[in-house]
Amino acid sequence: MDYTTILSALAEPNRLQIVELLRMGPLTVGEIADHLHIRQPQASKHLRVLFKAGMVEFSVEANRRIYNLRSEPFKALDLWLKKYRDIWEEKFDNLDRYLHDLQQRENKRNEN
Amino acid sequence: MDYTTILSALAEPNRLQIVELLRMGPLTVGEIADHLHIRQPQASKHLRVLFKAGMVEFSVEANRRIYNLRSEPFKALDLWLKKYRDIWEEKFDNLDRYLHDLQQRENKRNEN
DNA sequence: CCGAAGTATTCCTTGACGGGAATATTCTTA
DNA sequence: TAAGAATATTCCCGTCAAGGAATACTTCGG
Repeated sequence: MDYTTILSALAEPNRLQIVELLRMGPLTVGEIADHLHIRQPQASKHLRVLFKAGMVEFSVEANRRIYNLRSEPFKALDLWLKKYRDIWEEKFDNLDRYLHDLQQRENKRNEN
Repeated sequence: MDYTTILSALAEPNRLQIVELLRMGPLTVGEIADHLHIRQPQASKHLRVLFKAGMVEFSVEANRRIYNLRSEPFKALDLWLKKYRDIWEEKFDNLDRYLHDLQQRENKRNEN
């Protein structure tokens, strides 16, 4: 499961809201549809996308399905984000990076 | 700038790769196009999307534009992700959440 | 066994998005 | 000032995703 799958699953506003909702605890399809003020089929479709992205799981309770968040995608996102920590913690701030790169560029020019 | 803007900017494979590239340091449009084996106009378009999402900035160097990552969106993503730490650190694992919710549901049923 | 509740699936339509190609813009240099 | 390099923009086209509406499927209660 690659990152773009997870990211595009989350990029849709309704699906992002579904994930936010499920953060509070498991919910059925109908409950989700109600909270988001969308129709049941749309809720099912969005949940299908989230499921295929590995972001939710569900358990069958009679004729209801109780959806729940899965932890793996969040771990994965956090792992990916960690690679950028040097940048957003500004150990190297953007000016540093820019100046350093300018120097690189200058060196390369002098080689020719 | 909301989360879905950032997420959909990252959801496109080429744009995700651009971000990964810029993690190593600033690059010009042409360099980015070369690395990704895409044509210059497409690189420009993707950079435009990333720019409007606040993910990159650029400095003008003669007739070149040197693009660089911005830290804010990454901070924002990390902040958002933090809300889910209870889940992916499995302090409450999914089974716990499920059982707890089942109890809730049971209580609600008995009220009627 | 029948009807109703809860959910999934299908079909259709529309809008947004990405790539290709051509062109416009800006800056440098000779 | 003309040519060329680097980049942005526009137009066209094909594809895909999301919503609406209708329908199928499953399970429970009477």
